Amino acid sequence: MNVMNASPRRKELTRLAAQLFVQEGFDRTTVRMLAQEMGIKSGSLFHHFKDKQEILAAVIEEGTQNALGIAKAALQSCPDSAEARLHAMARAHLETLFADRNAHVVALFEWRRLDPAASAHLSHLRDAYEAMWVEVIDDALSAGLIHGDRFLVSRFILGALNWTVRWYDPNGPRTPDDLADELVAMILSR
Amino acid sequence: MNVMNASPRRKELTRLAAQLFVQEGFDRTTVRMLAQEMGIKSGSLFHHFKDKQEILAAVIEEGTQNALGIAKAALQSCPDSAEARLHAMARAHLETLFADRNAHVVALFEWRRLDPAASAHLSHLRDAYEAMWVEVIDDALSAGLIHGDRFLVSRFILGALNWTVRWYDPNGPRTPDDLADELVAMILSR
DNA sequence: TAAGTAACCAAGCAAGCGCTAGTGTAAATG
DNA sequence: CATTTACACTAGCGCTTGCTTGGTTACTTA
Repeated sequence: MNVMNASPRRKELTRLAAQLFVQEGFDRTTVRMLAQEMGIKSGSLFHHFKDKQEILAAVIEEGTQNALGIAKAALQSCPDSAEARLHAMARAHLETLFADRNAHVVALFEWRRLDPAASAHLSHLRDAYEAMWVEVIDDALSAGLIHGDRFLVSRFILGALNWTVRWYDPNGPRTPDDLADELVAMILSR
Repeated sequence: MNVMNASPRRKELTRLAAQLFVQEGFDRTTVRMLAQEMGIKSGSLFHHFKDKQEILAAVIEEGTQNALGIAKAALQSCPDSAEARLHAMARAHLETLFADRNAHVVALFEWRRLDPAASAHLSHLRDAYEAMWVEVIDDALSAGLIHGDRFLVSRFILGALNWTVRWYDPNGPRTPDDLADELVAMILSR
């Protein structure tokens, strides 16, 4: 049953599940579809995951852990100014959003399908990530880079960033970094 | 079967359906749940709607029509300056978003559940609405109120606005108009 | 008063769902 | 060499799903 393991096999299955969840939505994705995509029979699936819920939780956990890691790394290796940190966070957010697009789309739009236990566990991860944002935005406000209510400003920024998964085309002319720079430029008080 | 009618009864049923679709998600909402909420038996449901798909289409059409109406009215009864029009559109967007919150949440997050025929029909309505936004934003850019790429700017603004349905609490201290004003203030080049 | 129509219901079908039970097998481990 | 572990299989149970059928009731209109 492999409670909480992270074997390479399970990681690969999680990646495939994320793709299907995005294509079809969690509810419409059947265990038979998942199994077929993985090249096994539906019964075998339950050797790797306790139930369908656990697959969803694994997908979301994977994405959120990556987001945390990338954001931390970005803040550590960037100049120590409020403006540089704001830029770094925006870039990191879009970087992970499109590097692990499937997992993040699932996390953003299928979160409510999590059962209460899994939701509680994953909420802590999510809160840790958002706390990093709040800190960076507070610094930007104190430095006079941006103005407004700290709560509203952070919601607007995260909204604009998260919504990009609905329209951004990675094969288009723009890179995620272009988007980040443009957004930051838009909100800076000049 | 009532193809394309809009009897008061059907309107009320559509409103109830929107509520359930938001609470449970379209896929998890069964025709039996819908019927119970409406105070009828599941078989009776199919007297009013051809199938479950048609209920979803009715919900989304209702919301989008309202958005169009409110935006048009707002632009007509507002001073003829680029800044006033930008304000008016942002306010109108949030006004309809929370006046018909259920319908709009369904439109935003369950759109992909529409079958191709319904999706094609409703896309026209949606395009008409977005065209109004593009015009207002172009004017704001020309007037030098905001700067940046017209495509990106409009995506960011709509993203920030649409994302409000994920966190805004109508019982809190802020009105939708407060949000609109704060967002516009944030992006204006001063 | 007869006809028409909108609204509803009880019953149930065919298909599909998540998941379980039990078994086989090859590789790793003592 | 014996045992455990990891992974896969087949078969199907018990239940829910969207939707249909065949009919009744209540109201409106001619």
